[in-house]
Amino acid sequence: MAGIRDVAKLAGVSTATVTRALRDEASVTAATKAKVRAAALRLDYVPSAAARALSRGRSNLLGLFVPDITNPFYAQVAQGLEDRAAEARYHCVIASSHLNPERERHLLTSFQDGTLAGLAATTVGTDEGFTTALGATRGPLVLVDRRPRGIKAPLVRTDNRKVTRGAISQLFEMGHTRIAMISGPRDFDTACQRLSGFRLAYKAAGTALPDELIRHGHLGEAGGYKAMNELLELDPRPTAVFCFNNLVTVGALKAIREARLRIPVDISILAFDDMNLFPLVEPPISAIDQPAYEMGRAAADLLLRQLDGERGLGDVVLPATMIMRESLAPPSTR
Amino acid sequence: MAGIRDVAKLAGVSTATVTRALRDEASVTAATKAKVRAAALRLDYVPSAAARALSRGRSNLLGLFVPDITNPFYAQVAQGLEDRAAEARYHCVIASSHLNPERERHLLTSFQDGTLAGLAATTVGTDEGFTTALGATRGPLVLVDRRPRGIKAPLVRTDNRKVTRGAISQLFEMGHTRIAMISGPRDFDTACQRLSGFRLAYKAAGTALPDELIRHGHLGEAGGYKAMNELLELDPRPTAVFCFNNLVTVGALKAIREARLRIPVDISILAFDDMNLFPLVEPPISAIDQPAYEMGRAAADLLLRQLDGERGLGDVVLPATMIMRESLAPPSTR
DNA sequence: TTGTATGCGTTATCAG
DNA sequence: CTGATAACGCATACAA
Repeated sequence: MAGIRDVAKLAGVSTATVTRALRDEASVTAATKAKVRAAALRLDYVPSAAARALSRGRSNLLGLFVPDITNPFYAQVAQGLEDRAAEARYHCVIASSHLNPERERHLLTSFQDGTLAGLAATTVGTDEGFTTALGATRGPLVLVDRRPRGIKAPLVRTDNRKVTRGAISQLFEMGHTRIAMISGPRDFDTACQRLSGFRLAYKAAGTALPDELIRHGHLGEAGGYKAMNELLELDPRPTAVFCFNNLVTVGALKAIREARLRIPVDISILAFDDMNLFPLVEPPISAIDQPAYEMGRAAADLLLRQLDGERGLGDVVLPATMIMRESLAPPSTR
Repeated sequence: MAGIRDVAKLAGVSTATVTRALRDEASVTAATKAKVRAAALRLDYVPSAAARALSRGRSNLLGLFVPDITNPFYAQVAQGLEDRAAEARYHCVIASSHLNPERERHLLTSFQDGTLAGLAATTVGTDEGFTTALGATRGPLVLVDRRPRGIKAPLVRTDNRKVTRGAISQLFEMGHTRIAMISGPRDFDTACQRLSGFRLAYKAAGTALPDELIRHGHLGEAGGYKAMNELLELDPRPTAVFCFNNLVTVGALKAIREARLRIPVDISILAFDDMNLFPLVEPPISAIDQPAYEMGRAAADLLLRQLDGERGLGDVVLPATMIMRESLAPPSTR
């Protein structure tokens, strides 16, 4: 395991010069660089990450904190973050909390040791211990998708309200008047925003929105399944349902299938977040697609710029787009 | 940013004792531990990861190398690895190469700086530069899913051949005699093993296997789409198709849909690797399910044990299981 | 443009 | 059981 001193000796220069030459600094002669590189190559020299991190005061690792890496949405965010990070020679540490606030807090505190140069996070916790842990993060912090209460950091998100409003308005135009929503936890700002867009569409249509059509606090497949079953018991049944996110949609679809209802004849379905199998489901599911990959890239970018000393960065709002497939149709008149 | 010396001073002990107390070593008095802990807590002391890594000679980071983190199979592997790693207070660095051998090699070499204490990898590269890079890995190495030629390290895999043979035999029992396979790259040992199981089933059925029924070298959605289109042009058409992996299946399904063929009436489909939307596709897709999460855990476990000094660890073979859904049926007789 | 010397914050060795 | 101190391997300020 050759060290910098070995390289220096072989190249006939000082260790300082080795560092500079290998970083390709302008202040080093081309000739010297060549010598050093040759020596480094011959000795298979690779600078120690730990030593460098200690000496420079920060690592070349970016953290990504997500509720569930198994959810394709977050996996795409991860890929985007990683790609952008790689361009700046950073690597990514990914931590997935399984939607478990306790685990999340634990993970978060375990990263206060400077392992990470910066952190991009989508979190689910809301209690104070969690907020403290998030705030105590060393180095820059960027929020992805949603902002926990009381945390001040740049956020990368989509315009939830606007896109939802537009999509739901389309449902009204199709003739639906009884549109339900399976919404997420009340303290998720994303849930609030999507709900707000939903209400706006109702308002624009001049239709009253009965409370029973909104089911709060659902997350994951299980949540979607449960909520949909509740909605199916309503009388009259909603003619269309808007699902908070991809996994909620999957659960909802399973409930509908079990109830042997047909989409879109008996009920129309609109998902938030696309999935690559949605086109293959029977019928193909319409969805509001968030640019997950780009969100990841944007988050990395924000982190990198802060690491470069930039201050006062604002939120990044990316466009979400409606993808029309066959799960949406006018309500059947019977 | 309190350091270990501050804690030592406040607690009235030496830095060595602080280290020992905080690691809860048996050689330290309960009273001393209490003093040290109190001091550390009061100063918000968190040991520096970089300093520790430098001093101890290795980090607490495990690497995971995958072709595509966006593929749910690998995301589950990642989750398993991470969960197991967390139990031993390790974190995970995940690198996804987009199936790009060059990027893969680049990533690999960038990890020779000791960032990682160990590496779990599923790779796609085959050239020499790549093999060298993988072999030059610092610290323990574990292979997941498949083993590149010439690399010697413990492998976590499923019994591809056996499970494939069993599944294909079931198709023969249903009455199929013209079963095709969309296989992966010839130099993937997984492809070889699944193909071998496939041939075995043919042999057991006493049926000759025409070359045209095997399409080699396909990967990803695009590969599956292309291969399936080729198969559909065959005359007579195969009555059943076995797809190498999850994404290949997705591509194949799209081709079938475009051709307006019905599953399983016109053609039966069997996938390798399950996906959480397969039950919702019309019809629900039968699949051979690999325990991805468990594979990730096993990989982490193998890594951790090597880090603990264990040697001579062997391969881990986990069972894959056939999940019968509705995409498989006897061939229609017309 | 290059060299010297010191610091980075722990951990581990070796006494006591 | 605890303390003093030497690594760990690189980067940087300061000199030259």
